This record gives sequence, C-alpha cells and structure tokens, in this order.
Amino acid sequence: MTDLPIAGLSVRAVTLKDIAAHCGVSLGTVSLALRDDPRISTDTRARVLAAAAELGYDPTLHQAARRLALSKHGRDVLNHVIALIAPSGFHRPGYFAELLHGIMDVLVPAGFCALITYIYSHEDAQETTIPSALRAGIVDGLISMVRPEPVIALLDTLRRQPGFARRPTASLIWEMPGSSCVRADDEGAGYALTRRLLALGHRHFLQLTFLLPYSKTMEPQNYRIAGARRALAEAGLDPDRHLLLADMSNFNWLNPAHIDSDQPELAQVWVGDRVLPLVDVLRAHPAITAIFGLNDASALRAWRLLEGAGYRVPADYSIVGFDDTTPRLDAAGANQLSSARVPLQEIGRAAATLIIEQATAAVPRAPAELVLPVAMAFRGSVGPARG
Amino acid sequence: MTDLPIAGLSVRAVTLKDIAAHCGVSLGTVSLALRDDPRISTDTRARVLAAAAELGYDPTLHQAARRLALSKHGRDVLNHVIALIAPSGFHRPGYFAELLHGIMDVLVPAGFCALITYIYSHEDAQETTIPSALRAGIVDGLISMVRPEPVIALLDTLRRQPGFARRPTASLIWEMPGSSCVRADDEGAGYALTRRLLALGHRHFLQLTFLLPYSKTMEPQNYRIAGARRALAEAGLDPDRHLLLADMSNFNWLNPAHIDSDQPELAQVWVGDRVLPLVDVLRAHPAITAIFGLNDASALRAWRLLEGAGYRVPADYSIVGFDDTTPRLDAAGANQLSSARVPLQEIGRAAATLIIEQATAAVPRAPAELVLPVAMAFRGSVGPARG
DNA sequence: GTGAAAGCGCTAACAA
DNA sequence: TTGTTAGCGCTTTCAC
Repeated sequence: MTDLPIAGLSVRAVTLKDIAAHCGVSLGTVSLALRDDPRISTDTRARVLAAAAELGYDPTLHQAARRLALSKHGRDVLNHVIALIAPSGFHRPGYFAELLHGIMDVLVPAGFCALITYIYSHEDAQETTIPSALRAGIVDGLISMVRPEPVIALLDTLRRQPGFARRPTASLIWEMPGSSCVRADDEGAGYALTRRLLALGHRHFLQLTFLLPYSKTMEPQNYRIAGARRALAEAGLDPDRHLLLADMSNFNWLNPAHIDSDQPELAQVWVGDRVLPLVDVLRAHPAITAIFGLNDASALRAWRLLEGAGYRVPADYSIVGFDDTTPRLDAAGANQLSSARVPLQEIGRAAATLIIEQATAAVPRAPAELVLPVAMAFRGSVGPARG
Repeated sequence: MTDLPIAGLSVRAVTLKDIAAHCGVSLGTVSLALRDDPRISTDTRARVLAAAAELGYDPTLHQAARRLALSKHGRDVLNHVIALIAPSGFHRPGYFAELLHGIMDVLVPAGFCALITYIYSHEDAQETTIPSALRAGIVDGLISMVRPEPVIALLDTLRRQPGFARRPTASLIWEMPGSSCVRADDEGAGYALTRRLLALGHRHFLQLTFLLPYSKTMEPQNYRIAGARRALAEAGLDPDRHLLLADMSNFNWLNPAHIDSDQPELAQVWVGDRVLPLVDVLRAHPAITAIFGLNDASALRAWRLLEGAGYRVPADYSIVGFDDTTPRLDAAGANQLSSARVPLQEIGRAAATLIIEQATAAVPRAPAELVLPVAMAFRGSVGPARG
C-alpha cells in the first residue's frame, strides 16, 4: 500500500482494510472494534480507534457497502435524511414556511437533512411516479405536511418497498391512520372560543365552514365545530339549535381579492341545501350575535359583508377568525381581528423530534399522537352580545 | 427458489439472479441486457426485460450494490437528489419561498427531490459538522441560496470527498467561484433605473447602501451601483460627483418596525467616514433629487424620514426601492413605491434546470453563468426632478 | 479475544 | 453473443 491516503487529501477513501493493515489485526476485528463490540479487548479497540482517527476513516463514505452487508440480515442504515411531503404550489407560503422552519430547527442541529418532495394527486401514488429517492432507502422517516388522502395512497405503496417498509411516518395538522400525528388542539380551541363568547352573553352562533369532499374525516374544521358544540352542551344549550353552519365554499380564501369583492355570488353561503346571501341568513336568525370563521379570511369576508349591510363589529356582531395569519388593522395599525393561533413552528419542531426519536430507536415504536395547545387572541372584533 | 416474490408483495426484493434463473441465462447477461448493452442479442434482451417486468424488478432498491460495484471503477450513480443550502432562520420567508418554489417546479416533474440543509457559520465547513448526507454520495448536485462565503468553505471540503467530489454546484443571486451562477441582471437594473430618472431631469442621486464586510466581491449591491455609474457616465456625468453613497448599516431592514421608527440613531447614515442624519445629508447636497434604495425597506425608511422633515415624494424627491417585496399603499390600496423586481422563481427554475442538465450529462460540464433580466415598476414615488 | 471466510447484489473484465 | 468470475467494503458466523 504505497498510496496510503494522506488525511484530507485522499485519492482513495480509507477502508477498514487500511486500518487493519496499520494495526496488524484482521479486518473483522476492526469492524467489531469500531462498533464497540464487547468481544474486542479494550486495548485493541483503542489501537483501532487511534488508527482510524489517524488515517481519517470516514464511515459515511462507505454507506453503500454497509447497507449491502446489512441487507443480508434485513437490517438498515441511518442516512440522517427525513422526507417531507410539501404542498405543491406553496398555496400558503407563510403556513408552509412556518412548519418547515420548525422542522429544520430540530433536524439540522441533530445532523439531519430534509428531503423535500411534492405529491400532485392520487395518481402520484403509482409506483412509477414515486420519487425514486423515497424507494432507494435514502430516507429514515417521513413527515407529511399536506392533506392525508394522497399520502395514504403513497404510503400504501411505500410500506411494501424494502427501501421504505416500516420507517416512521408522521402527519402534521391532519390525522393519518398508521402514522404519528402532530396537530393543534382544534377541539380545545373551538371550545375555548365558544366559552369566551358565552361568557360575553352570546347564545346563538354562526359557524362558517368549507364543506370539502373529505370532510367526513376528523379534520381541523370538524374538531373546531366539535369543540364549539361541547361548550354549548356544557352550557345547557342544544348545539343543533345554537350553532348554525353556513358553507362558504364558493369563496376562495386563498385569493386576497375575494375578501373585499362586491360580486354577489361571493356573498352567498349554503345553509343546509339552500343558498342565499350571508346577510340574509343572519336576518333570518336574529338571535345570532357571533360568527366563527374557519380561518381569518372567511371571518374578514363576513366582516366585510356585515359592514356593507350597515352592521357594526363588535356592537352588532362579534367575529372570530382562526390561524391568526391575516390581520385587519385599525387606524393606529393594531390588529382588530380576534383569532386562534395554531403553533405551526412548534408543530414542526415536535414532529421532527418525534421522527428522529423513532428513526433512531433500537426497537420500532408505535405511532404517537401529539396535540399542541392553541393560543387565543381576543381583540376588538369581540364584545358583549347586543341587546 | 420457492419463495419467489409475488409482484408488489415481495418479502425479498427481486434480484438479477431471480431474473437470470427465470430466463435461463446468466447473471452477467441480465445485467448487460437491462442496461441496453449492444453485445446482447435483441431476442435475449426482450426476454430479460419481460422477465424483469413480470417479476417486478426495481433497480432503485439495489442502489447500494450498484454503487459499491461501480465504486471500483470510480463511477457514480444518480440518486435524483439535489442539495439545497438554505438560509438558516428563514430571515426573508418570501424571498426563500419564491426561490424554492421555482426550484421545486423543475425538480419534481423531473423525478428529483431537494435535500435541504442549513449552514450556520464558517465553522460549519469543518468536516465533522457537514451534514453526513452531503458526504454519503446521496446528492447529485448542489444549489446554494445563501451568501457564498460559508459555502465556499464547505465546498472546499466537499470537493475532496469521494461522495461529492466533482458534482455540479450552482449559486443563486451571488456569484461563487468554481460554481455555476444564476442571478439577476443587477447591473442592468441599476442602469435602467438611472436612465429613467435621468430622462425625468434628475442629475444628482443618493444611493443607499449596506456596507458589508464582504462587499468587495461583485455582489448584487455593487452591480447595481456599477449600473447606475455606467448610466451616469454615458450621460456625460461624472459618477463620483453625481452618485453619493450613504450607508444605512445601523438600520435593520429585516425588522419592519425599523421603517417607521422615530429613534434618532436609526435616522443616521454614514457618508464617507462621517455619520449624520439622512435629511442633513440631503440638505448639504441640495442638487440631489432622487434616492435609490438598496431594497424596498431602505427606500421606505428614507421616504419616512423625508416625510418627517416635511418633504414630499415625488414632488421634492423621487424614490426607488429594489426587489418589489414591500409595498407602500395609498388610500386606494395601490402600491406607490417604484421598484425593480428580481425574478426569484425564474432564478430557481433556471438553476434547477441547469443542475439537472449538468448532473445527468455524460461528460462533466464547465460551470455556467445565467443572468436573468429585471423588470422595472415605476409608480407614484417617481416623478420629474424639482426646479 | 481474534482471524478466516462467506456473502450482500451488482458491474466489468475475460473466456468461451 | 453469452457464461464465468473477481471484486467493491462491509458485517457476521464460525473456528481457533
């Protein structure tokens, strides 16, 4: 071995064989020593470690060989890479950036990287269109940041691929069967918001919703409604009579221009199977004094429609948004919209911590569920019930 | 082989050996046939491919073995993964999200994923703290979205690692020696902005700057100044006498609260080695009628300080920002701040396209440089020179 | 406690 | 045109 590498300038990467030759021991001994196998004497282990350091042995360079050898025994190798399923198109850059921020804050100091990919649709779950990196044994775990339906299909395929198999997976915001979940306490938030408004004398509420095709699953929207209903029931009020659902599906809350639009169609909501202007719904239910938005945009939209009809907030109606992402500023620049703040960064951090734990655990862990508290911000849009 | 796998439900992954047995040919023949080697007859190749499809052979599952075998000949294997060096802390979420958006739009349809990691400081270039995924031969290329200094140090180490070596690298926004570069035409933008103001009768300009420790390199700021100087020289004006530089380094343009702050220190700028209020600088140079910000925040800050001193924009001073990220709205909700828009998404797209090309090229390509045009938005903050 | 040897699945040189 | 064989660097079983 005349071309023994000089540390840092290796033409050829240092191998176990080099260390073995350097120490005058066998290759197998080096392998065991580097992995702290108790069969190796303290003395030889020390010599091997010293030689490895001196020659500049880097185990990560030989992941391929290690993986190949271990595959014989069905074992795996950590790559320090976590897959992230991101929403294609970044519909809500802030939302996604906050989650990613939290995730990276945990992954990077732990020596992990995030492997970001998209899912475009259900079809992408086909074996052929799955990003090859997910099947190649590159990732040690997976975090989904999108609606679960397409990811469920994807995992269904990945689970039976030897390169992914039983690696830990987690879903953010939404629950996903078979995966860990880190989400906000939407039920608790709905409950707390309602309690507060009940304390202010409100008794009849309008809940704005977006009826999605998948809305049968327990998703955030439904948890919030469930929380509101619990608060009502606790107060001795029949939820079915005191919480009216109005669907805003024709209003695109991702389009800022929709909030202040004067288009008549965008003023319409569905109540049951009838469609009529939001203001008419309120006139038909004069006992309603408070409105829950599904997010800030829907709350602001309702506020705007009320203003257009000559109503005042909070004198005539109290209004609450959700997520605390879109403010409504008064003359002094202060936000007036009450809202509930989903702790996006914390959700990201918790999920990354969880996945790293599960990926590095000696024995496989069962999926876990983390529910993080939601902070309330009551501002000028909320006041005592009128009358 | 009684446990031959059933497609899609494999206990054990299908190997070349399985295919060879199935076809009654040798293992080497299968290997060559699957890689379309001309030595194999059309007939056997067809049989091998059919068997591979029937048994559900997935080459990506055996990357480790392939990589190990190829390592003998110094060859590499594509993983369809591009590393992205992101700014830690997401100081400017919008900026980063736009770049990422463009990058992903190209990578994902091409079957690639992005491996995101941070660099915290120069120290991170130490071999031990480099994310192991970058050394393990996982990535096929690298795109840097941060200031180049720490990345240069990182690449200096990575280049001599067998797992990275000569893989293609690209830097966005900033030039980086030895790497491809995709950036905006800042020089052209500085030139075009100045030409426009010259046409409006302006002859003396104030350029706001941020004097960074690395500002000797040709970075965006310096390109913009160079463009402005070219326009002046072209108009027969001495750039040294017609473009005054005022440094705003004590103003933190990432802090929105700084823009409207009344703190006296935040009103100060450096001109040469003197520090004094921005407004005093303008009073001392009454010929100046137009101000170039280095970004929108610095332009808005100047605007605010002028307002505080009783000046009007654009009647007394014309003001131009850069990046077009932070608007200043008038009563009707229209943005008043003139700015130049760096095509962030396009930069991301171009860089991803470039890296994929270079990573998949049969022969190594030399680093390339792409300079994308910058669009101008002249709005209410710009008008004819006074007097 | 340590050495020798088999093999993980693949590629490529060499034979036939 | 195809078969045979020697590794790639590692882990692990089995002698000693």
